[in-house]
Amino acid sequence: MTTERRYWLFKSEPDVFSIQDLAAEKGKRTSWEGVRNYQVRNMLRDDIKIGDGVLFYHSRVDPMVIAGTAQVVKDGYPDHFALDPNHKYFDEKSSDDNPRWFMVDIKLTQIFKTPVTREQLKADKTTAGMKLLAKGSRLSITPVTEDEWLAVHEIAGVKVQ
DNA sequence: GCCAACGTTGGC
DNA sequence: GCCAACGTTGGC
Repeated sequence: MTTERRYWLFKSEPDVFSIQDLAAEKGKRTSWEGVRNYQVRNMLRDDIKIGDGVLFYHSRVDPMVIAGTAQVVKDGYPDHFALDPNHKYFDEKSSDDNPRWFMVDIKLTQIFKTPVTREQLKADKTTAGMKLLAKGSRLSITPVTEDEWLAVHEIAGVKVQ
């Protein structure tokens, strides 16, 4: 079986969880819980695999940037926060037998010394086509092509890891 | 803070 | 199964 490495962009509001927060986590890794959108759920459950590359994007902040990269360290598994009645991510329609929501674990790869701004992404021929920039795109996770992945690193002035 | 673009919900 | 009302997301 051949496994092709894929690439994704994960959005996070830095007020809620920033790449610096990820760096401060034990082992610099975290679970990515709380996704409550079916399209994104399907990606988490079916498509996002160990070893995949993650662009860590800071949304709803000025400036909006790709702050660094991470990698997937655990494939999709049920989001158990949906089962806890006292948790803000609780969903009464999810159950042990039939989990409705999924999450993956990611681990920090690198924090860009110079984060790549949304403006830079728009200005670059390759990254201008990213799903992130598409009008009306609200998905908190979007697929990224290998070319886009490489271009982001080039703009950031760092080596791919 | 505004609001366009979505996604979800629920009455019919 | 339609669709109006409502809720959420996230760039601006």
